[in-house]
Amino acid sequence: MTPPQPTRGRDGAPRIVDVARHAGVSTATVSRALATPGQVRPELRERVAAAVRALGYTPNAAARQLRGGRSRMILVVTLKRWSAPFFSEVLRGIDHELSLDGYSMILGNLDLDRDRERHVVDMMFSGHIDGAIALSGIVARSEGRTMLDAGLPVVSICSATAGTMAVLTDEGESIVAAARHLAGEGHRDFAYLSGPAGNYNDAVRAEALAAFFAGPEASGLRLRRIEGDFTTQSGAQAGAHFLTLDPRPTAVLCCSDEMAIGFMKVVQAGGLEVPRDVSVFGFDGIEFADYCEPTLTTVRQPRFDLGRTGARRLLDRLAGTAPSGDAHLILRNELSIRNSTGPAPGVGRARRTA
Amino acid sequence: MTPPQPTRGRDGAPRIVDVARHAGVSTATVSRALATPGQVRPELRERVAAAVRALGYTPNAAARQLRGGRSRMILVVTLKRWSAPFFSEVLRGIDHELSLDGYSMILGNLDLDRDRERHVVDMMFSGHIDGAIALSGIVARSEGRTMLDAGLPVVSICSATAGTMAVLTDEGESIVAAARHLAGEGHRDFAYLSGPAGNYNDAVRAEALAAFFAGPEASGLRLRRIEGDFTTQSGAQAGAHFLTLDPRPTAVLCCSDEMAIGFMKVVQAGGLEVPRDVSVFGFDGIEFADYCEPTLTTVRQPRFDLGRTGARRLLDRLAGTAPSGDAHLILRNELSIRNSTGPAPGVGRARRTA
DNA sequence: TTGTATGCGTTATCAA
DNA sequence: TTGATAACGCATACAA
Repeated sequence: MTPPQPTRGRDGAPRIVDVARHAGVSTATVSRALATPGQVRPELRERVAAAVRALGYTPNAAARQLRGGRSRMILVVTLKRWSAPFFSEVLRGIDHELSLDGYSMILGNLDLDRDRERHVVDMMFSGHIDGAIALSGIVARSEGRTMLDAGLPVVSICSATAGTMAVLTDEGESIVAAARHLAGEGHRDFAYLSGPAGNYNDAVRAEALAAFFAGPEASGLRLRRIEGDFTTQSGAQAGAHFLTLDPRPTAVLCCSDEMAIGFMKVVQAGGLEVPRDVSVFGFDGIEFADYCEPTLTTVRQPRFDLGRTGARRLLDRLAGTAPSGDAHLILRNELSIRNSTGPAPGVGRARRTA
Repeated sequence: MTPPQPTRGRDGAPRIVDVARHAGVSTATVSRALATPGQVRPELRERVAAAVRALGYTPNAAARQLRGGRSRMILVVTLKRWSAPFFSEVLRGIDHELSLDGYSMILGNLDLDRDRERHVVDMMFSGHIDGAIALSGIVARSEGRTMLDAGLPVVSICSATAGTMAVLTDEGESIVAAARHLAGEGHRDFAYLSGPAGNYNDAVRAEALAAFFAGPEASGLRLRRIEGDFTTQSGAQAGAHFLTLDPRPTAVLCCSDEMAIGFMKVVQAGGLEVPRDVSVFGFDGIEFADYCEPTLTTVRQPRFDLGRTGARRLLDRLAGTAPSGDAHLILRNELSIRNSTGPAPGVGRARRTA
C-alpha cells in the first residue's frame, strides 16, 4: 500500500504539483505557463490559470529563490540621524522605483544596536538580497568584512563611497551659493552650523565653504563653525550658544532645515529678530521650512528624485542593462529664498522687494 | 576519473559542505555547531568555528527558509498619507523591537500603484514573511483574497481590524479631553479638522466627539466639521476656508499636528492671532509642534512605543509565548498644553499663567 | 510543445 | 555525540 499522497505542503499551501495535478499537466508546464506563457499552448495555459485560481496558488518564494538565486529584495541601509523628513522622502522615492520592477525593500537601521551592523553584513552574504542602497554615508562592517565584500551591487545616495555607484547632489556648490547670496546681502560675519564630525555631507560642505572663504571673492568675510548633528535639538543648542557670542555673526548657514528651525526658535526667544538681526539659511527643503516663522530660506534638495534615481541605477545594474562601474550621478539643488534671510544689519537698502 | 569537485557554490559563496570538509566533519555537525552548539563536542565546535571564519561562511537564507519554513522577515504595510513624522517614529519603534529578535522589516507602501496591493498580498502567501504589521488601517486585498487569508499573524497599529491583534491609543477619549479642555477655557463654537472620509482614526475621533457634543456636558456647545486629510496642505486649505466663515469657531480640533500647523500659518497670514482669536489643538505630538509659532497644544501619542509594542506582540506570537487571539492593547495619550490654545475671546480671565 | 528528472543549500530524522 | 540521507518547492536541462 502506497502512503497517502497529500495534495498540500507542510503549511497547507498548495504547491506546484497540486496545480499540475488539478490542470492535468506536468509541473514544468505550470512553471512555464507562469514564467514564460509564450512557450505554452493557449489551451494548457488557460487550464493552468484556472487551476491557479481554483487553488489560490502563489509560488513559494524560498524555493524559487534557492533555485534561481535571486530574491527581488533590496536592502536599504540607514542611520537614525538621517532626519526623518529628508529620509522618508528619499525612502518613498526608492520604494516607488523598486516597486515598478517588482522589487521590495528591506530596511536596516544601522545604529539601533551593536548586533545590527553584523546583521546587515550577514544579509549581504546570505543571498537574501540582490543588492543594497546605502543612505548612511558609512559602510557596515563586521568581523573583518564589509557589506561591499559580498560583491552585490550597491548604490550610495548622498554619499560617495568607493566601490559603489553614487547618486549625489551638488551640495558643496549649493552651500557656497548660499554663502554668496548672503554676502550679496552685505553679510560679512558668518557661522556654519555643522553636521557631526566625520559625517560625509558635513565634510563636503565644510570643505567647499572653507575654499570659498579662503578665496579672493570672500576677502574680508569671516566664517566660524558651530557644531551640530542635523537635529532640531542641536540647532536649538547652537542657538543658545550663538546668543552668548560677541560680536555675533549676522548670517548662519545650517546643515539641515531642522537645525535652522531649532536655531531660529531659540534666538527669537532670546530677543533676536530673524532676519533683521540674523539671517538663517537652511538645507534640504523639507515641508516645514514653508511653515515655520519666518518661512525658511533653504537649499532645496530633490529628495524623492534622489531615492528614485538611486533605485533606478541599481535596478538597471541588476537587469544588466547598465554597465557596472561606480560613476557618480549628480543632481542639482536649488536655492529657495524665503523670509529668514535679508540684508545684513546696517545695510540700509533692501535687496529684495518684500 | 571523478569529475572535479568544486569547493564553492554557484555564486562563489562557500556552502555548508565546504565548511564541513574544511573542518573534517559532516554537514550535520556544522549545522548543529551553529544552531545548537551545546550538542557538539567543544573540540569539533572549535574546528567548525575556525572553518567558518577561514571561509567566511554565511548560511544561505533561501535554503534555510525552504527547509525551516521561517524567514524572520516581517512585512509592514503602510499608506503614504501616514504623515511622515508620525509614521517614521512608529517605524523606528518597530524596527528597534524586531531587531532585538533578529527579525527584519520589509516595507510595503500600498498606494504607490495598483500592482502594489497584489504584491503585498502575494508576499503574504509566498512564504517570504513570517507575519505582518498593518499601519494602514486597511487590509490589502487582491483577486478575491486579503492579506489576512494567508493565516499569518498580523498586528494592526492604530487601527482595529477584525482578525488581527491591535495596538491602539485612546484617541477618542483624547480628543474629547481636548474638547473638554477648550470648553473649560470658555470656548463654545468648535471646528473639527478631520481626516479623510473612511479613515479609521477619523471615524473613531469623530464619533467620540459627536457623542460628547450630544451629551449634557456640552449643552450649548457647537461643533462643525471641516474636511482634511492629515496633510499640512489640507490644514492650510482648511485655514483659508475658515477665514471665510462668519461667525467663526473659536476652537479648532485638528486630526494631526501637520494640519494644525498648516492651519495656523494661513489664519495668521489672514490676520488672526493664535490663540487670541482662535485656539488650535493638534494631534500626534510630532517634534515640530515644539517649534512652530506659537508652540502647539496637542495630544501626544506614544509613537515609538506604538511601534515597539506592536512589534513585540507579533514577536511573542511568533515565538509561541503569547496566546493567539485579537485582544486589543490600548496605550494612553496625553494632553500637552502649550501656547496655541487659550481662553475664548471675551473670556477675560486667563486660565493659565503665562 | 510537453514531460521527466535533477539540483539549489540547508535542517531534521534516523541509525550508528 | 556524530554521520548519512531525505525532504523543503521550484526551475531548468534534456529527452521525447
